Amino acid sequence: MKNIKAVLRNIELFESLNDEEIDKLASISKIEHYAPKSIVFYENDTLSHIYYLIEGRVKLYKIDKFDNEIFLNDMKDNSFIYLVKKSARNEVVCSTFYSVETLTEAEILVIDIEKFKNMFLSKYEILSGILHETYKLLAQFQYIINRDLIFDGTAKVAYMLCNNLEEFNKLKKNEIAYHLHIQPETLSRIVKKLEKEGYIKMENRTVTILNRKALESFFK
Amino acid sequence: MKNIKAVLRNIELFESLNDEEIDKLASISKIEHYAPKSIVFYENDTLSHIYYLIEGRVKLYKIDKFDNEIFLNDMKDNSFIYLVKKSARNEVVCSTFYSVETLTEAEILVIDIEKFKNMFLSKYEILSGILHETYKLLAQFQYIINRDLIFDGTAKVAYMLCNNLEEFNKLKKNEIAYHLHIQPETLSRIVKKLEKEGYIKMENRTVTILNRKALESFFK
DNA sequence: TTATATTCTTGACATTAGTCAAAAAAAGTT
DNA sequence: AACTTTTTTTGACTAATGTCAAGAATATAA
Repeated sequence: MKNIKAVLRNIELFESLNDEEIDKLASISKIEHYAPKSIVFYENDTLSHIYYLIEGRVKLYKIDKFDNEIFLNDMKDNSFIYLVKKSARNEVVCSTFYSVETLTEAEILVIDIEKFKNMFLSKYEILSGILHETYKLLAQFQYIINRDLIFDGTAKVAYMLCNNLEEFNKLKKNEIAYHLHIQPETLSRIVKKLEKEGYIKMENRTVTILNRKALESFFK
Repeated sequence: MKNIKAVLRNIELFESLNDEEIDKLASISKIEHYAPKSIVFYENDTLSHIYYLIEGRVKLYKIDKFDNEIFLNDMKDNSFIYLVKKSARNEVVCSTFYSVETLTEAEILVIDIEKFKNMFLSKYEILSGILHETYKLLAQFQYIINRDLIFDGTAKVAYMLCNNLEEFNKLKKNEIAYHLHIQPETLSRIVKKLEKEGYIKMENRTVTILNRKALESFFK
């Protein structure tokens, strides 16, 4: 069992806190253990805790109109999975926008939101850190909007090939499809088309880019 | 011509600033005038200024894969159109995610981002206000993701009927379609279907809901 | 090495919503 | 009221991608 204060001292957001403050924070926090593939929370759940992933990996996702998962983000250790909303004025309920499921065994730190707000939200460094985390989430949402509204299937695949070829060659096809929010069948057809038209080459399960410029034109 | 200091004093985000600070802020700000339907900036533009809408109305949008506009948000006077990103560490370039176009004549306050950051970002109240604005944007993006990835056409229309019937009956059909990011033809067909199946009733261009529960089940 | 399980590909087909053009309806103007 | 313009609806068609089922390829285990 990890020492909770040691864990807290290790979190960047809390590095400005002194010993006494860490003690107070520890008193409103606890560590939870999760098995692989277990649900941490579902979208629309009302959360009364901050969630911080100490160890392990989780995925963030939503459910779309076809009941498929929309992949939002994988997170590895040392990430905030759910952080406080500094409730502007009257906003009371904090319901999440996404579901979180563990991919591996995971240790998660949970902190009581209300008490955290009262104790620490008046500190500049904490607020600044929260803003920083909020920007990360914002960037993620922007990525989703780009991926699913701006890009069509071919653009999604071309984008991944150009920007993440290594990952493309490493992951299973159905994992890639999941990340791009398309079906494996669609991915297979797009890859086939790109190969036939001479943009890429497949050699024993490994893709090489033949014409990067042309490939980029699918999404630029 | 509006007095710039009076304008600044009127902005909630700056209410914590004293006279001297307002003077400093005024020295890095200016007021710009826009005709209706003029572009304030395009998505992916690199912006070196904060934009605040003093008077008028603007729309925020992106362009989707069919070259249609994705409606993000209408804004009326006294709103930040583009606010500083507190660049975490090394992040240098601030490129926007959306385009902004005026709907009416507009007066817009612009503030030099770099100087603003240096002068005011260390103040708690300013940071807090920025966080608040960032949450608003986040909520807007969440709405887009729901609207376009979670809802199908029928769900979009049902949602608007249930939550904004007044607006539905007031706006032109092609304006509604624009807000829902569907084509007017599609809207027309969905409304016809909902009427035929007994969810709603149309009487001289005005919709009445006949079965709210059933209508809600399209998006719940 | 053979058997079994898993992953990937292919074909056939369905569904949703977009496009275009024309007709119909409504609103605005003289 | 008659004419013009704008908005809305309808029909025919298209495109993208999803679904399902079966077969092929690959990986894993005995």
